[in-house]
Amino acid sequence: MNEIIRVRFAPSPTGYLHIGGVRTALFNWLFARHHKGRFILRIEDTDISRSTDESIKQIIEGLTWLSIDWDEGPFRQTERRDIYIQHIERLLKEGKAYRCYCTPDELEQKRKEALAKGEKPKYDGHCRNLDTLPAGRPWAVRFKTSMEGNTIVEDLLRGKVVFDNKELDDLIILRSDGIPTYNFVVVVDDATMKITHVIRGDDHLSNTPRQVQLYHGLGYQPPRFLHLSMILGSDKTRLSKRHGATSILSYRDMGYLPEAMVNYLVRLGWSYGDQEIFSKEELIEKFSIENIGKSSAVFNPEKLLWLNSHYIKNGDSLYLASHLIPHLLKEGILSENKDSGISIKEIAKVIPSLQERSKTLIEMAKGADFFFDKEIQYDENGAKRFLTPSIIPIFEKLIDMFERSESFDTDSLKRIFTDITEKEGVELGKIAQPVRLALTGKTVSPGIFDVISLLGQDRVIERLKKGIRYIQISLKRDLGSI
RNA sequence: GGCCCCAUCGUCUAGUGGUCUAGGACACCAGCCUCUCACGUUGGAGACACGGGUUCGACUCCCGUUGGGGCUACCA
Repeated sequence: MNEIIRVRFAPSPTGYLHIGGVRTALFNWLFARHHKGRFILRIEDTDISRSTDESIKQIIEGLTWLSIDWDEGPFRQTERRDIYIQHIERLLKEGKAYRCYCTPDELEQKRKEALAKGEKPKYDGHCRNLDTLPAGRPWAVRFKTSMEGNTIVEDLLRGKVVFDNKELDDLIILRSDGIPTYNFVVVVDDATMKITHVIRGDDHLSNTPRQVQLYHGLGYQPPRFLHLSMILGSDKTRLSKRHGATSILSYRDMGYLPEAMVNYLVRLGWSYGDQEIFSKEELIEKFSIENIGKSSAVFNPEKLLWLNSHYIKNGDSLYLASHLIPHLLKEGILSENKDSGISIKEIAKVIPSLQERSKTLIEMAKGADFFFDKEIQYDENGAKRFLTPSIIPIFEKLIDMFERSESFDTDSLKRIFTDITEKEGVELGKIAQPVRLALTGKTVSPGIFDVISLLGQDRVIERLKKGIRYIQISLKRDLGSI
């Protein structure tokens, strides 16, 4: 094969960009990159009433977030109207299409009747051979479909799929408002954009015979088709809002890393032996149509979460910090104006302590709050349990040792703690939990030596002293209330 | 309803007629590790939808049933 492979992703901007669409985009993109072909982005906005600019913005933002880049486009079908009209006029002139004067109401009426009689609702060809054209009535254009014989769709995944042309009818290619319809524009676009492989969702398979007939009517060679099975929700129905977040950007906002999303999505319908983790470079190298599965897949958020935690665990600190910042801001842990002095390097420094205990960036942001907060709030139950008078001597001893300690690395901190536990004859846990509470306000945090070391001498001593004051104050209050 | 597609653990999947007492991953359960939470680690439970063929032999091939999905618009 030395032809240049050209594929496209052609979403309609009628809602958010969802998981299924992204998977289709990803497969097209990988196919193009693997074969050093071209990946084209085309916005299918012929449904003017439902298409929105906001949706187009989201599509672009979503693909960009995932680093799925395109070589041509984004093209918008509404900007290509002249091309479609030329094609329609040609079909009209060649007698391969005709004007249809039936109104939507009449059609709806006929459909209902057919359904009531238990028949297949098909256009009856009323206007196909009109002798006199009614004047002054609005008209649409229909394609003269061949209703004899079969149309065979050669699908790269499923092999030959045979459709009986009796099932087809004359489809509308130009609406009465002058806007061409999807099944027509998709053919004209794919043909004129020289698309070699149409990789799209399974939901388009049934429309493919109509499109194949259009290719032939227009005198174009059809591309090769590959219909991907759909992604379903946990109840095996079509993925929708009912299944929680389906917009790709909402996963970004929930603290997912783009590489986790890509890795998760690619394994929905594609596999490479037993391998689960793939870098983008590896995917481009290894992706092939042979390893695409035929059955539909159920979207499983747990596995996505696992992959996310994997990429968080293994990510570079600075890289993670750059993705973490928006969440620190959103969670109110950092504020744009107040904390502008904090550098990304400072943020990156605390990340290793959080990597293996964060499944999402939001978790990581929340777990990092005590590094940045000036005043920490004590967890109520934790304080009750661990900030008790008996710990005061230990805190005092620690403060003393910290003040005298020259180095503050985890090794010397460990020595200080071992020293105390041995002298006092207590387990580390008895000391670590109260210290953790005093330093982080929480009962759960990174390793205590990491916390101390990261916080630094001054803040540690200050927070321990604050802990002691807190114990003394609540002691007085308790005595007072007796 | 008609037409089309699909069918291996709960989920994603490996498997292309014998190597399958069916492999991996997520989730789940138990043990170990341990300063909390995690990570890690060891082990466990868990599937070829059903019925007919074809074949010396079917998870693998064919047919049917069942189940799921899609299409059936002047939506895409």
